[in-house]
Amino acid sequence: MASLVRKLEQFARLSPVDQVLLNRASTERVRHFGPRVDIVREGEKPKDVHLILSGWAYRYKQLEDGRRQIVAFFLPGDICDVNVFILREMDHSIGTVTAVSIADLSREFFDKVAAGHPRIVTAFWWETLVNAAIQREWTMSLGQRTALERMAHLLCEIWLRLRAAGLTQGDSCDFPLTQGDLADATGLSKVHVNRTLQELRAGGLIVLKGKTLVVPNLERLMQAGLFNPNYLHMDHEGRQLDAAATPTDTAVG
Amino acid sequence: MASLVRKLEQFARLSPVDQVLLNRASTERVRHFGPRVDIVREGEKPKDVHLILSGWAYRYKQLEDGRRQIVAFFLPGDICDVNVFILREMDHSIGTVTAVSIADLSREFFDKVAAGHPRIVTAFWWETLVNAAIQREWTMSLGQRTALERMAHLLCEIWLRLRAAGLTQGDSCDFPLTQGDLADATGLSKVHVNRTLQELRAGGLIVLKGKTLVVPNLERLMQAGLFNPNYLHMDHEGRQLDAAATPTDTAVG
DNA sequence: TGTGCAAGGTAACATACGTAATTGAAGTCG
DNA sequence: CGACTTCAATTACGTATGTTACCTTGCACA
Repeated sequence: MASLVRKLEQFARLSPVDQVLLNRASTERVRHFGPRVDIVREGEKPKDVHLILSGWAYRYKQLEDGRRQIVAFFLPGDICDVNVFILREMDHSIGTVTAVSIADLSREFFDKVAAGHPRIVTAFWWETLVNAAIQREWTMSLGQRTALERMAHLLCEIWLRLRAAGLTQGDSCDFPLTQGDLADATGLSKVHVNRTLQELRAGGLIVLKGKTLVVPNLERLMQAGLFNPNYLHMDHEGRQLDAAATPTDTAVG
Repeated sequence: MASLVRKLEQFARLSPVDQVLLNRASTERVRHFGPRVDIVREGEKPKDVHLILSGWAYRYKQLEDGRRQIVAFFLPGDICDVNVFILREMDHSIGTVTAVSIADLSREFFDKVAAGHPRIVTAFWWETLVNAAIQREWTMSLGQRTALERMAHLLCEIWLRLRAAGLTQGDSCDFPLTQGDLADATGLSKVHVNRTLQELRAGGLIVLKGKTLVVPNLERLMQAGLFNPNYLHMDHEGRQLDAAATPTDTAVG
């Protein structure tokens, strides 16, 4: 609940009025989807902006011959594309991993924000800039990192984003992605994803079983992925990157 | 001259007042750089937003061991990052290819735009969304396209962007990138870039010599790169993609 | 008008990763 | 409770691309 406010507050101090507006927008016009369905399809006219309330989804592009690339993951609190409706048609699709609830944010909502809520405007720019930075980092990964580095890097990113959203429990978290999903996201084959995960397991860097991921030592996983968290720009308004990792979190034994 | 107005007008109708403001902003505070130097370095505090007035530049990221990925090219009229100054530090660097002139756009300029120039605000969002789409397409290329497809795709993208900026002459254009640059942008080795270019030449898809690129048949190059121009979102406000390619253009014999 | 250095080009060889195929385990549904 | 289906795991083998090394071309500048 109130995941949008929670997220944007990481960056900007919002007034009570701002918060009311955001909470209202994220509870009106809610829709629910099952796992493994498309929410948006390439070629469609964008109408609303989608806010993920719960569940995992991804953005993907597909070539005519079927090759498919996941270009981003959406976690609870994420906004799919601020202001997309100014474009004529979608250049990609959005599909769910798990069951997903979304709130549709209308053009009128954004107009209202633009007219009278500068703090929210800034927060939306922050969200947009961070998403752009994430996309650049994926370009970096696919272009320069080895399979092992790439996988470790992706897991670090997801881990930190989940943690910031309050969705980790101690050193573990829900992890609904299949090896096929990871393959489409990293540009590797499924077989090589499997090999790579085995290698990470053998190195004690992850425990991944069923739909649960455990990261016993984030520091080591980050080293393996040549992971520098600067691009997530979580260090704002005096907050530290580790602010979300309170020592009160403990692993469920 | 007036490259910013020219570019933004592709998307939004700007009022005379808007145009004056933009033209003033892009002629005050101009700086000049030589070829192959850094304009911005990772880790720095972002201060101004940079508008490329002339010359080519790129955005790149580098790993500690020296591996380097170009994640975007900047051509005249491009804005490096609208509103970056809300972030605490740069997560990437920007370097020049050729000699480059830039205009620095201040925070105050953006505040003024936000307060009273909604058309410009929309145009900036468009610029931002298109850049995000380009970055996604690069992710797609690096993850799914073969070396040949990747190279052809990149050349198509640059070609269309140059054409939209009025920087093509008939079927040829200036092309100052080295094979090393192309390697860093496509995630290939220099040797393989060379092989790939040879293959494109052999197929009659490009003529690339000295610092000039000729594309005798854009349609074929697009097919080779599995290039779908939708992601550039050039088809706006009734304009067609081909609007910039007037039949008055003829190759310099 | 030569001299030096960056860029382009080529060849021989190495390897990280892809492909195809099979099997078993784990959920899910009638 | 059995029949499907999906996902994970593993093997054997193939290849697109990387690496190293060296030579050539072009051009900036003394």
